[in-house]
Amino acid sequence: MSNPPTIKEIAKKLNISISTVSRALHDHPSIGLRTKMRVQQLAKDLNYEPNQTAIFFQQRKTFTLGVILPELSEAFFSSAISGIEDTANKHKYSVLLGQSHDNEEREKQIVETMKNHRVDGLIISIAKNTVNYDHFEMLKKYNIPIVFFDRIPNLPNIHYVACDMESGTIQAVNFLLKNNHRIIGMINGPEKLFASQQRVEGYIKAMKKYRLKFDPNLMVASDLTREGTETAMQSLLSLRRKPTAIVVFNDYVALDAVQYARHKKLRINKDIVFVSYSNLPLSHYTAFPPLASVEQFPYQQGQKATETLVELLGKSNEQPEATTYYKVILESQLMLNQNK
Amino acid sequence: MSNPPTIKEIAKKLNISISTVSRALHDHPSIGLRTKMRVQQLAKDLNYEPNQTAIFFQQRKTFTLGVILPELSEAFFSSAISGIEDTANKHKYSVLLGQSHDNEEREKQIVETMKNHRVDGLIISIAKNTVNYDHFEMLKKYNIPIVFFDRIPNLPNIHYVACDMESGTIQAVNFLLKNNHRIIGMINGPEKLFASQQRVEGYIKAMKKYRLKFDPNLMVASDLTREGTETAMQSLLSLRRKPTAIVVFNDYVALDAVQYARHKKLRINKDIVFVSYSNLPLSHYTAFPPLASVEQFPYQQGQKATETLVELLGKSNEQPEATTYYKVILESQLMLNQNK
DNA sequence: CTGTTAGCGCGTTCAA
DNA sequence: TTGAACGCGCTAACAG
Repeated sequence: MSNPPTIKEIAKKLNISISTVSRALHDHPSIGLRTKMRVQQLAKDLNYEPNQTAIFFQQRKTFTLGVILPELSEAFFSSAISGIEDTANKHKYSVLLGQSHDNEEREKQIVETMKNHRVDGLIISIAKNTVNYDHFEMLKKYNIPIVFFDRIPNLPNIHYVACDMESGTIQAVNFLLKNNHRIIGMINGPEKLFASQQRVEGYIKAMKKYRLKFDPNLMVASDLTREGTETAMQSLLSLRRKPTAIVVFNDYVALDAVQYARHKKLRINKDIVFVSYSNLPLSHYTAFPPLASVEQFPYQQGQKATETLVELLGKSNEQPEATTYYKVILESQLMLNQNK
Repeated sequence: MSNPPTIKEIAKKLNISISTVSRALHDHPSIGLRTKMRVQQLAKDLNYEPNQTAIFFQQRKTFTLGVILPELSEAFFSSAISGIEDTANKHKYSVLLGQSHDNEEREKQIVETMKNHRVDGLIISIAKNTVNYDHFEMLKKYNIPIVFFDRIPNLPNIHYVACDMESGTIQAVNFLLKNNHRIIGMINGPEKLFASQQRVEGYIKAMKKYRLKFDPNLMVASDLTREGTETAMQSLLSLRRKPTAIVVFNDYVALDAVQYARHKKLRINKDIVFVSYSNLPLSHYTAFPPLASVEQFPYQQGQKATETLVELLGKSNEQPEATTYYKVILESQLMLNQNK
């Protein structure tokens, strides 16, 4: 008998019914103390463990959260997954993991897998070029809630957790203005991303407050690849009103931008200054880090997203239809990168 | 009817039996073409998806791999998990994730959870101070295979994937010797770790080849915390035969060691030189990186571990008892960190 | 207090 | 070519 023991076996050995065993194991109130003891003792002796797959099946609940991220090896997301796992664990949930590699097709396929695994809910940071959201909509029919974070789709009724990039951007631009920069460029990310739009907003607002005119030429986009960033840099540096400072979409992009600038014989922090958004916790160890970085608190975002999802899952039992959508906004914060 | 459709429903609507539907859906050979078509059509219309939890339960197989790592946010492990996820996905497996935070108790608890989830197999890099291996042994009874990687327990019959740190250490010490260093210190990790022992071996062998006597004072251990590393540095720097070069357990520890040295007014790369082991892919962006680093290929280790596990799972169906244990050794490799 | 029964969704005999 | 029946392990409603 190499198979794990079942309540059925216990019942047989004790000559009692299966359901009695089940109750005894669950400390059901209406059960004889003596039988309860006998059952629990034998269970321990046999090293009995309930078969979760049976329970999952029967309860229609798996206590598993699906998590889909673009790249696990990126510092931002690995911090996030760390926060997610910790929080899930705290609430007795497990984490089923998938990475989309920023590929819409793969993302779709993973959502499918997760659905088939009957995860109780999903936490997703979408692939950067996902344009079709059908695979998310579909989950509503199955009553599988989603909490998006950081990279959020442009959909009306969703739950999400995000950092307010507008405020961070305002802080960043203000910082540069106070340091007497007047021509400030921006290398933004894909337009589709809400976070990109927020950066634009922040940029414009900060400039307006200083009564500086908005020069659209100073605003370029990168697809986040090295090549895209180089093209963006090229376009900024070829302007007649050349920027003396550039706000860059994130630290990875900034590293590429810095490299390009150095390649073009520009002296970092003298000829040109960079400010960035921190997807990279180690940027303060870097040789030529951006002067400052807008911190986005990935661990906390992961935490919050998970807490939100867990709360949602708790509620879904009570109310048949939850109509309120969670929008959790964390404040981003400009941090100076003093190179010690 | 908000519940997902089942074969039972399909059967009823088509006035045929459940088993016919099941067969039709599986392209069973002995099934009428017409019925098959009708079933598959209706299944598509209803958006039918098999309930995996039912199948898992029934098949006693979940197509899920459990992965337990110390810290998801550490670059080394986040690369590894990336390789694991990619490979698992390729083989149609899902990944259930847990992080031990280098805490034995938590590791134990996660193993328990994974077992209850009936994962088909486990991939583990153990917590740095795990000394009791009962929770691993226990899994053998349940026929859940484990493949360890990088951080391997000191147990006789196990599957594992690791980098050969001895060869890397020899390369590192040789490198220093060739650069005319003669007093070479080493800050090692916890003695329990196999990887620590290998470093010692490599160090001794390399020194021997140069006919240099082995000074045990030059070999100290850190528990990998900042404080532990500082104590280790202090002890090395207080020696009368002060080292001109130090081989450090990994890049994180090296960062702390460098910082300590700078604090003591030592000029990095002049008064003292560091060589390290690369747990940190970004070390080449660092202001004062170790001169060189032994690369351990975390992504590849993750890949290999997963492939090994998947192969194991395939075999377990054929042979009742697999008696051979996989020991996959990847070569580590010294990489120069030229700071551009 | 305890036993009997049904059912969760699916695959798989065994019969027809 | 198809259907009926069973079992996977467990919970829960219903009877005593």
